[in-house]
Amino acid sequence: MRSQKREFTIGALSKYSGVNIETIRYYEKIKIMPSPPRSQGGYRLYNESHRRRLSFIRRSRELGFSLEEIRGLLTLVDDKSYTCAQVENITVNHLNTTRRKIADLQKLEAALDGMVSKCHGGHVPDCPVIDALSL
Amino acid sequence: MRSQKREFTIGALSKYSGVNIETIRYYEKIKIMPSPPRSQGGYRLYNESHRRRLSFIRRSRELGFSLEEIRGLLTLVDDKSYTCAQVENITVNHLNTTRRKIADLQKLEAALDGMVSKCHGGHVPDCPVIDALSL
DNA sequence: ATAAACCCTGTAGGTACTACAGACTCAAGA
DNA sequence: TCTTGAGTCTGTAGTACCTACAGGGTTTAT
Repeated sequence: MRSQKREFTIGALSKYSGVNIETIRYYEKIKIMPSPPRSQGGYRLYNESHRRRLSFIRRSRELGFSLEEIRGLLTLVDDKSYTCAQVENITVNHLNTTRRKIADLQKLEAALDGMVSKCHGGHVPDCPVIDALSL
Repeated sequence: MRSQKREFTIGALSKYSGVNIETIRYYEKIKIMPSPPRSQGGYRLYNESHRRRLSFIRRSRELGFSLEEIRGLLTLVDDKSYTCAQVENITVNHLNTTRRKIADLQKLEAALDGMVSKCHGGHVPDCPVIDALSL
């Protein structure tokens, strides 16, 4: 059977994927998305496989993967030679980074909370927050 | 009594404050640090009040304040007209942002953790993480 | 006097986009 | 068929917060 080739423009792809038009062009420029075929007038024409790839990228970004990490994942997928273990490796690394960020932010939260709780809210230039920041 | 004016170069200021030389010059360019006097040969000459200001900036950055937030705090301090309530306002805002970031990251952590826990670590191209990302 | 260590300016690069300007294309209605 | 409006094109510059040069001049110690 012949593959259906419904094509759509960048605006439609943007709507389907939830990725900004400018961002899609940017992804093409940095070669994380392929250059799609063009219409006679030069419009980019995308298909369902572009949509899937872009959704993959978007979802990965939402999960905080950097574009370089995503490039790594996509290379594995493109090669079709990836093993689950390779993907796990990238993901576990990212999970560890995420956990470190959480721990750091929780320290910040405690410090800020401590400073604010000392606030007397007065209207005079005398503030424990400034003192804490001034060292 | 006459004020002691021990002066030091940018390299010394960098060491005292823990802020990179290039970063100090950058802070001057964006007017968050003042242009200090210069030696005859054109070297920047700093004093103790510069050091305190830079330490304030550094500590605020460590606590995740943006340079714009810091600019706001410094303006208040420079005016000497600040009230504790104004400073508290900026800080509480920042605390709320921090808490939102923590909550977001914890969601990511849960999602990533869920994906990784499904990993069978196999050597075949069949991976629950890729599936999860592919939607 | 000379060498080493320091400093100067200005520009470009990094991350991940976003926002234009000015021109062109496409689809639909009159 | 012509026109209008929405959509798209390229290329450049801007955002935050720095970092890293190149190619010079200055200061200090020997």
